[in-house]
Amino acid sequence: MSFPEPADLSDLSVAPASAETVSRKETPESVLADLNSSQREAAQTTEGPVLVVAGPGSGKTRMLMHRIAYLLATQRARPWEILALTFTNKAAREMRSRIDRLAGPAARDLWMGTFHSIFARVLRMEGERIGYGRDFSIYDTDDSERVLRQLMQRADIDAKQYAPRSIRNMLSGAKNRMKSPEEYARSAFGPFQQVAAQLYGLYEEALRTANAMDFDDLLLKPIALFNQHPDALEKYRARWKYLHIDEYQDTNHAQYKLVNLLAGGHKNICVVGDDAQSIYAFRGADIANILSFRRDYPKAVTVRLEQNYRSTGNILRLAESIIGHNRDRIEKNLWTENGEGEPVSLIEAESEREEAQKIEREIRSARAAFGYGYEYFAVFYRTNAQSRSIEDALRQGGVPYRVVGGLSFYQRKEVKDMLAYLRLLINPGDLASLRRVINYPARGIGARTFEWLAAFAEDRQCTVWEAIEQAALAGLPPQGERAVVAFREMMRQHMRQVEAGAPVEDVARSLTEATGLARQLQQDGTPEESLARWQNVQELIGAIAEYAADNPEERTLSTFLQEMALRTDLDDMDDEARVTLMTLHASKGLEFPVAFVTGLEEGLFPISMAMQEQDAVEEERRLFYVGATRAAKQLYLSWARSRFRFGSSSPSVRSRFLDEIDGGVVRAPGGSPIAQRKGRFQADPEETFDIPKNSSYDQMAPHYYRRNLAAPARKANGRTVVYEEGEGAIAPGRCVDHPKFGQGEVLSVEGHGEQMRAVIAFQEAGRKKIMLKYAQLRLVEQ
DNA sequence: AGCATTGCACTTTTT
DNA sequence: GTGCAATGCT
Repeated sequence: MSFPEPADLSDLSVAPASAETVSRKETPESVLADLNSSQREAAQTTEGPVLVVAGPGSGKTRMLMHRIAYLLATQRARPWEILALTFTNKAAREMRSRIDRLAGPAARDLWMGTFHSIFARVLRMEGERIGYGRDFSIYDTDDSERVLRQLMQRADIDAKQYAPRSIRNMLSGAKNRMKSPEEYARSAFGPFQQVAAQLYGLYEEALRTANAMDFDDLLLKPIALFNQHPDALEKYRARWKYLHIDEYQDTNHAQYKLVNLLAGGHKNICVVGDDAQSIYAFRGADIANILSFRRDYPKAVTVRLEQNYRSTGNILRLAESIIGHNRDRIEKNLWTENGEGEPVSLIEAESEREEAQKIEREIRSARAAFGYGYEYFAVFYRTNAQSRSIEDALRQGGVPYRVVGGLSFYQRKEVKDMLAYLRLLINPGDLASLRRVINYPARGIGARTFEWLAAFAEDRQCTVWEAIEQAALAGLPPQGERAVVAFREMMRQHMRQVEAGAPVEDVARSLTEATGLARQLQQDGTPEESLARWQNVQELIGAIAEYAADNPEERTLSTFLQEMALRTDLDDMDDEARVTLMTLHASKGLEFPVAFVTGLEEGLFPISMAMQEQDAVEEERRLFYVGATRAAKQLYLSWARSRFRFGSSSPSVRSRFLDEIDGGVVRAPGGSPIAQRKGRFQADPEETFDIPKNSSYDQMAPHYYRRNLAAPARKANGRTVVYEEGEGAIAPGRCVDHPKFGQGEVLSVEGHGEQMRAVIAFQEAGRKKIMLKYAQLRLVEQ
């Protein structure tokens, strides 16, 4: 993706619209010609706030493109006066291709992209005003976790007890809510939050010294910039006279703030969204942003896009029956002129393997029957781990596929290593990257040597790289010093090359040799693995070369690295004839003729963590809604009676969602109507379940409890499977049998539900602390 | 310091 | 099953 940067924004904002801005072929009328009346209204209301409430498949992205085109064609706006914020890079690219045709070369000044990439770009230009170097590193989740892990080690916090991943999520939440470390510390409740509070300040400090920003910073720092420097805000307000925000229901608080700051003056803001498709609350998205838009902008014009162009009547009816179970929503009347189409199919399977095989067979037969290409099919799942069984079945059936997400290209170890080296070249203060590569491949700078350098840096209040530059003063043992000096010289040499303006791909290629990465990769793992890794590194270098060719301006490397950090492999989706596999979250905004929504089982979809809270279940339901509405012609739902999870297979219960949906449009295999049990999971437990009063069930996590009740305790060799029997069954004094450790006596029990652990003294294996969720304990009858 | 081996915790979704 | 972190050996 290329982001040419006009040298001086203030000049551009007063530049007159020039003749070549708008292509002669497009007139305001021709732009509006292929829109329906609602879409046209939204596109033509160019002044003042506009709220577009759009159902799935209503052509909202199309409407947005036309709106921008209309602004240009009527000469109301010049390209640089328009800002379009999208949810994915892919959406931005699709819009851009249309605008490019319309505005020609001038379209390069029209800023269009995700919040993160747009504001990374703003920070590149303005970050120095708030103390960030232009070549700042962008830390992804993985980098942030590493930083936290380091901090925890130094602060003597047990990373096992307080998972860095959860801490990171908590801090991210705090940052999104714009809570300072001090404020957070004041309101921290319970040990987990206190640990997070303790780390918050240190984490922020670590990132700042490293001249690094995490994903949240990319939104927060611009807010800080605008608050501290009103002239900067004025400059951007004056420049962007028309704001467009897609998927507004998924904006978080920081994004909301940014939008309001920028729209504050002219209020020419058009937001588009569907509250029913809000699925990112877990990362701070606040559905209230869209629900209260009219309160924020009382003069807002509301337009509803309710006609669905994508799906058949049956699919739409199913979708409405899903979302109808949610309380909090804006009522919409979706309709379509498309025919009823085929009924929705339900696939029931014994195991996840069989589920996958049935999907594979459906794909092959639909392909043969209707002449669909493989690219017509998509398989959605709730968790990335589910892709494996589907992949296996497709591979066996010879069906080509692609997996979107999961471990993407830029997250592979060898790619991240290479990126870390490159980041260091332009941002030597980047401690996380330095740590990552200083001794990989091994070059004799071990933990002790690193500690030495870190202590020296601490002492001198400088970065570790600066300590390395003065290695001779640090008093290192000669061996360590030699290694550090060699590393320093190697890096310096490449830094000089970058500064001298050498082609970045050449620098990168030279780095693979000089660092020993090439050699290391060639000897690691099996020949195939090592070849694949080496090819990934080559592919990265190829990407750099390509980027450099497209973007001949200065600072190519730093811009490339920043953009890479924000890239997802959804952006790289091609149109090759392959079946697409992805999570339901990743499917948002996409469309396929045939879609499979798989794993409709309690605890998986809805996911167990969500089952405890009504709000979370509603979000799961919206996720189901999003998945179902991706399908244009044919929708399949599937579930398996048993599923292999956490290293063992366990029985599963079909999802409540299957009981909620409109059974009239769904057909089981063979064409029979599906069996449903309405109200199976409703709140009043006495009706549906037989629960002993005052039992330990009262305190159980709902997921656990439902699973237990729905799948009655299994008997295995005449003995009860403890986890499934429930919390009360395992108590101090009881004897249990563990598949690996053999028999033992329970000494103590702690935690509840999923978190429940027990200390057990095994006869042979000794004393162990075991998580009941994973251990398949059985009670020994005495 | 660097390697191999074992053990252990762990799977929600992501810009 | 997987991936990483601690452990122990060279």
